[in-house]
Amino acid sequence: MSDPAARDDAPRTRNRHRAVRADARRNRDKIVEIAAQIFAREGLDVPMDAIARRAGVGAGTLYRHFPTRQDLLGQVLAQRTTDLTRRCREIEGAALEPGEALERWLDALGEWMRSYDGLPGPLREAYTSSSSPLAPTCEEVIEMTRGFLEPAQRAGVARAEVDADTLYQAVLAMAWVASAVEGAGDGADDVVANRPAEGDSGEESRSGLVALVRRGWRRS
Amino acid sequence: MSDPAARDDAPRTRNRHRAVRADARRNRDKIVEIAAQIFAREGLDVPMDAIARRAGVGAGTLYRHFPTRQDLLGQVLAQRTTDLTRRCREIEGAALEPGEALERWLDALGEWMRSYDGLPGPLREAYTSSSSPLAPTCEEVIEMTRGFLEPAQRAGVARAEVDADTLYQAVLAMAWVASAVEGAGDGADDVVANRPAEGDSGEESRSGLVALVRRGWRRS
Amino acid sequence: MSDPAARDDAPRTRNRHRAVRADARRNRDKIVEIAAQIFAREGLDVPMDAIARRAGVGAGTLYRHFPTRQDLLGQVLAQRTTDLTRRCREIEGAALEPGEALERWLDALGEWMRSYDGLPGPLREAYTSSSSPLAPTCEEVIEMTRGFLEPAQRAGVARAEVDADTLYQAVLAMAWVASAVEGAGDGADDVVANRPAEGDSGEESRSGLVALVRRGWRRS
Amino acid sequence: MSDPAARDDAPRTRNRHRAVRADARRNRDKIVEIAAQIFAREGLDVPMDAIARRAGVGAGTLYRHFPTRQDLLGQVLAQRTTDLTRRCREIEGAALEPGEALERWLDALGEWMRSYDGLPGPLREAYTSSSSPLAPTCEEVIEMTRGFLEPAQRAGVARAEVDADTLYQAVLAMAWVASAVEGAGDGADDVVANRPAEGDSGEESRSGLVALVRRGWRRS
DNA sequence: CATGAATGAGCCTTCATTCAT
DNA sequence: CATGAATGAAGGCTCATTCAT
Repeated sequence: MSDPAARDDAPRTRNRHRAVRADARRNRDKIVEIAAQIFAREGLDVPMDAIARRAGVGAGTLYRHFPTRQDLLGQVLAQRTTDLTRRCREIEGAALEPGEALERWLDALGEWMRSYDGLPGPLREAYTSSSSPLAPTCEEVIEMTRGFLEPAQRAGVARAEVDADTLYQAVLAMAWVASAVEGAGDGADDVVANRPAEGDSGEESRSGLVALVRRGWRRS
Repeated sequence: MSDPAARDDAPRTRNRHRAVRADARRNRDKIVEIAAQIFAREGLDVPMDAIARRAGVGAGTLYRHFPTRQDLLGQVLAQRTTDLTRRCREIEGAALEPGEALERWLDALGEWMRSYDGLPGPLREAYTSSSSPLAPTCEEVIEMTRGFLEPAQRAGVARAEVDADTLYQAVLAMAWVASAVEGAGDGADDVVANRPAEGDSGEESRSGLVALVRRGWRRS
Repeated sequence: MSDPAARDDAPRTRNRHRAVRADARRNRDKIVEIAAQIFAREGLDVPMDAIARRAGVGAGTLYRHFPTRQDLLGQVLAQRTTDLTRRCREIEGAALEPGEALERWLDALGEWMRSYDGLPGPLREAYTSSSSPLAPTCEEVIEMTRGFLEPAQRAGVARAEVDADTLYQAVLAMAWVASAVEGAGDGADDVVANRPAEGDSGEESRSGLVALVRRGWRRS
Repeated sequence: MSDPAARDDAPRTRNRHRAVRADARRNRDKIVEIAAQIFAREGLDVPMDAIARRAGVGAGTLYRHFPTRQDLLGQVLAQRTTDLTRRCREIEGAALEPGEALERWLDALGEWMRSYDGLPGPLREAYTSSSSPLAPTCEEVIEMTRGFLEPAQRAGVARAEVDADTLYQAVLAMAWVASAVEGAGDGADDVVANRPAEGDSGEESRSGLVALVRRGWRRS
């Protein structure tokens, strides 16, 4: 949500010339708000018309603000990402051991990627086209990931040859499988869930993604 | 009201299951062949009509043989899977060290999953449906995977807590990312490619998936 | 940043419910007009596409205005029903004897039901659905029928135990047979036509439906 | 059923040259039998393929025996009509008063017309095209109707101006409405059911179809 | 004769996007 | 700027009927 404080400065600008902009602004906000709801409830695969209709605007208005579906998703996702950013700060502020912090972050990241049904797809596309409206958000998120990965690597608890991009993609991949297998298979869940694997004895043993990047989990 | 005596007078009926008619066979084969080509060249997202047309048959014929798109894909994939099976035999016959064999198998598996653009999706769905026309093939492939995983585990070179299903899903996930990122050629490819990560020094060091299941790859 | 006060500054927004756009109106009218023509000439069993094409609009436009075939028919019929309503007023205004009025009304009703080839079918379905787009029209028509039946009953010239619904269904049924037998021109037509049966001698003798509801038609 | 006696002459002709015919015969019988079942269970609106398949024959065989859907229906109906014929004999044999007999016959007739969902339609068509495969059956049935109507007319309990054709069509029409309204409206049921109408006082009072043809039901 | 494969026109419907109002 | 109507290309699927085998 951008700039909530600005909402109340209106009384001064009561005149006509401002009105148009305010309208546009309200429309835009409404669209994003409704789209977020719809995406969350029904997944990303929704006709644009439906979004426009349910937001109470014309299709033209929707397209004016968001020329492509990606643009809209980009905006919705950017907002959703504030939650992730907050979570990032939380983990950072918790003064955890780097390995533990990374682990928690990866959990949060996977969850974020499954915010909307069908999100991994666009995310994957955004990764390769830096001109995608989703790209800034993705980069931001990758950056945050780096902020957890590198300390862990410096602390020797994460494999050195893994970089943030790779890790991001791995999480994305796991989010993709998990979003369909959830409940059906538990193995995949285990892969992404970062829970200690059954049969693991040592504290350092980790299954799934963390194992991918974390050192020292070998068995004997 | 019927004539029961006449029922058994059919000594002429040699073959109960009349051989499939030659033209039907030809059409079916043609469809599968063309579909394989199209899938390979343009991905799975092709109108059924287009497949029929390019196979030189009517839409009805296509639907007669393959009532759903999945059925067609199932057949095409089953055919494509013979290559994978052959590869399986090859690796088995090569008298390799179990870890090495597993590694090669995972390579082959990942490649198979990327046979057609968009294949990971249906594969993911097939994993949970069991009634999917793709399911038999998937199970077969998982079984082969088990055949490589378990020896590796017994030899102590693969993590014990990973099972074949999980591993299959992990490869699938990686195939999914990789199929989009491929061109961009970077870490994600490395994740699925099982190539030694850059910067890896030790012989036992492995990046990506193999690292996920293989023991003893820790750095120092 | 938004301007809540601006909300009410819309003295320019005269009409809250913006009048229907002229072109939309034109298209809609055109569709209904053409559909009426086609229905009249070729019956109700016409591809929706054909209607759209001949109305000079895209299929989408047709579906926008009339999501289902029933919706379209409902509109066409509603229009056609104004004729029937007019006829209703006429009969009412003619200061006829109740029995005579009822008779004329039943004639008009039967004719209306045969406006389009295949109309009795949808009418029959609409009778039981109530959510059908045709239902309002049907109810209206039944109501009009009641308006003629009850006076006739009070006047003792119509059987007391027949109600408007039953009568409506009987006329519908007769319209259904008649619409196929018409050409063959024989008794069935007579059944619905309410003409005096051949061989009838007495003034009170009536054949067909009127006989069903009218008292006093016994022979001698 | 054509030529049931010929059925048992098979044992003598055990040789090949008869075998073919026996086959054909069995197929034909099987088709009719299965079609009757399907029609009864799912109505007349069933793909021809489905009938062939469920009868265990090829589509070609079906078409050989019954070039059109009407031909098949004609055969099925002819068989079903034996029940009706039996009922006819029963009523005739019951030594009833002519009016009572007519009434019972009309009940049986209406029931027969609703043997299969969607039957009234073809029946209506058959009425006008004497070349229809259904025509013989229809004529037969009309003839039977005449056999009840005329005595009733002679006995003065049925209106003289109604003829068998008209009556048949009226029953057909009522069967058509009733088959959809059944349960929903009771009025229509009443029309076809021939039950004494509520509020009727005299013994001779009859509602519905019988009222259409029966004399003496006038109120006062 | 039986088979059942092939045909292919036809139908319905959805939606991203443009553009007149 | 907003509106929402119009477009029209797709795509999926069915089935009566013919005909090669």
